[in-house]
Amino acid sequence: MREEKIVPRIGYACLTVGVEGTQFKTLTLKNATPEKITAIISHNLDALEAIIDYNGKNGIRLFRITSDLIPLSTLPQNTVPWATLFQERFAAIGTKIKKTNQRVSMHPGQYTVLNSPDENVVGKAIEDLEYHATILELLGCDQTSKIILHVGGAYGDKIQAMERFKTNYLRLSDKIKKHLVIENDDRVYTIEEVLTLGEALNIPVVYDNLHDAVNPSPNREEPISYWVDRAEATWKKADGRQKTHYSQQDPTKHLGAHSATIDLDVFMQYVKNLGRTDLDFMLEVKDKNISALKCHNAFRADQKMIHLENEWARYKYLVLAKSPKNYQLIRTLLNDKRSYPVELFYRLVDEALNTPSDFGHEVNALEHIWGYFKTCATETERRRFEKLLEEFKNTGTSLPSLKNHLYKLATVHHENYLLQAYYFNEIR
DNA sequence: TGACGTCAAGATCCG
DNA sequence: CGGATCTTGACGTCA
Repeated sequence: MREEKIVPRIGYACLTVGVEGTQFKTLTLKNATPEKITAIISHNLDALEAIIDYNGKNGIRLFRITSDLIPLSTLPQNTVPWATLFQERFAAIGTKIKKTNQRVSMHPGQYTVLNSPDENVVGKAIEDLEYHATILELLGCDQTSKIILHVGGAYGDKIQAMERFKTNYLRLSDKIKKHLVIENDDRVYTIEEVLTLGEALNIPVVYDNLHDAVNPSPNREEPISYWVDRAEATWKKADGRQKTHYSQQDPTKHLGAHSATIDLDVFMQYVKNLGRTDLDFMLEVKDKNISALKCHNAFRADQKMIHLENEWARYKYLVLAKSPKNYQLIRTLLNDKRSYPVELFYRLVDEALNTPSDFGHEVNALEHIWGYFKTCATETERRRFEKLLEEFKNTGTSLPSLKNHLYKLATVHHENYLLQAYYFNEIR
């Protein structure tokens, strides 16, 4: 029997880009009523289920669930007994997660601080961790589903602050401890310090590459693989495979800011340098599932042209609107159905997307898409398209209105091929 | 007191 | 009304 190729799982955090029905809703305190809270939870569970469905369909096996699933989750103003009220919805979604073999996690933000000297802050942090653990329990997740936490503040005395983390960790319920893992952050706790804590407390450690680049331990010479391997040793069998965070610096933003998309060449070189593929990568990137699919396709076990063709279906009009040259190059590239030119494919796609907008190319793409409706559109639909197109040609504005119009046409006329296009991401 | 990070809600203005 | 463009919220730490 042939041995199964070990491939990394690659996931994304909280939200999708360009997937219908996956938008979460929030609520401000001053508008909070039990009715509104209940309605939003119900809506958000539908959105979560839509994301889980999307992941299942697209081979994504790693996903972080948003902490905003329940609005105002730990505030006294939220009096809705949501855990019992939505028990069955959670269980149903949990069943889907298990059936599609997804590993889900959660990640309280920088404001959940377990090592604060302020007991009030610690109390709220524990409550927040209980909330996160409750979500995972309701979904029926096992110990391989993790809650990723930062160590917290330094308060002028890091050694003492780390001791306080240990003391407060021991106060946590088993329900939390079962899922809790710790991660290096980009301002205070380096990977070396987090490993010290993790090794002392027997807590798995998540290595975050960008945090490490921004906040490295002083005078170190070890390669990244050293820290990743040392973190690997903190993962027990029951915790599942080692999980890491991966992101790239946005060159236009401040140090530590996540990039718009993942540069696949850079990511592949990173993995190559690690010398391992038996680990999970949670991507932290603006374009979310789009980059996750890109990286997943690069490492997936079944490297078949069909996966690139599916991607091409989503990207093609966006590419056409930017670079007809790359559009043609990609079409040719995908001709050989036995090949799998994944790196070149995404290089050409991303190169096109990074090309400055060209008016003529935008019009070309618009007319190309209009071709779907030429024969089936009503007279009103045709007039509106022509009016907006004229306006765009004359003034350069109303491109979003045009896209909106075309997207609505695609909905009305059931052009499912168009509905999935990344071309419509900004207006969906 | 504002920056930090995050994303949707809410406000406001335009045509 | 659709659409564009701010501003606010909810959290804790640190300069």
